[in-house]
Amino acid sequence: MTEIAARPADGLDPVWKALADPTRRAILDFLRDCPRNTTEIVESVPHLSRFGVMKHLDVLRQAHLVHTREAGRQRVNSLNVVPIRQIYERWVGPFQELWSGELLRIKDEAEKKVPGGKPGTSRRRKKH
Amino acid sequence: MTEIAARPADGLDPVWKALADPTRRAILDFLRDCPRNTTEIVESVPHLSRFGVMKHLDVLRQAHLVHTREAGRQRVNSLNVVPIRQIYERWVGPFQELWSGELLRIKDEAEKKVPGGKPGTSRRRKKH
DNA sequence: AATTCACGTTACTATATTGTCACATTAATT
DNA sequence: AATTAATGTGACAATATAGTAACGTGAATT
Repeated sequence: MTEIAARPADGLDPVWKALADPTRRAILDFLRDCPRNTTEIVESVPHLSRFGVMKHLDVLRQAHLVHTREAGRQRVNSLNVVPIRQIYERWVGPFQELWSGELLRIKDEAEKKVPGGKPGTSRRRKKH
Repeated sequence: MTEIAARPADGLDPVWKALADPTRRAILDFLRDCPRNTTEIVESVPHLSRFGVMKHLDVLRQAHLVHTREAGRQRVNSLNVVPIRQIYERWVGPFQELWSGELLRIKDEAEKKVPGGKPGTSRRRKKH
């Protein structure tokens, strides 16, 4: 059997974790417009306490999705698209070929070829 | 101030949550190859107990990332790419224009225009 | 020097997630 | 009918996550 194993060797796990929360995605959407200082971000999420937003910001920073630069007594937070790009290239991309072009048609056909059961009858498999 | 608000109105929140775990992403990768019955999936994750894998499978099913069809005494689990496609279209896509083509150049320039500070000096803003 | 404002943190609580063991169910096989 | 194999579940424990209130820090301003 092909083993999956525990491979967070990807390096992108903190990014996925960061993107899992809707508030954090909203913050990234917010920063997509232009860089913002911390207070602006905090006030843009009025349903959460200051510290709540700060912790979300920390998660985003640790995933390198947000870069923070000091500017006097303020901090300017800006979006970093690189991790999003990596997720797209390493993960979404390979799946994309399943819904674009010919491959999707082929796969649909292959799945219909396994009607009632007997797994291993007419499906391609890893050698093993 | 532009308010972000709590908007899981997206409908894709379970999908993001499901994708946040590396084991679940590995299972999806595994299913990208071809459909598998439950035991095959369980055995492909040898570092987890049966029930552990089952629960991951449940999460994937609830996010509609995996579809399960009965086949006698077995269940055939197959990948559904639609939610991944939606995430790409609704979220990754809009960010993609930040790293592809001209828009990236423009944004880089805009960020360099704010050298030492004074946020709000030369940056485009929401009206407020 | 005192005040103000932007920013961050310590301490704590509640809930969700991730995982295990042992058991139940149901279809195919002998 | 009894057995085996594939699948699913009830009860529980450990850890991670998400949140609040109140307090500390340090640069700008008066």
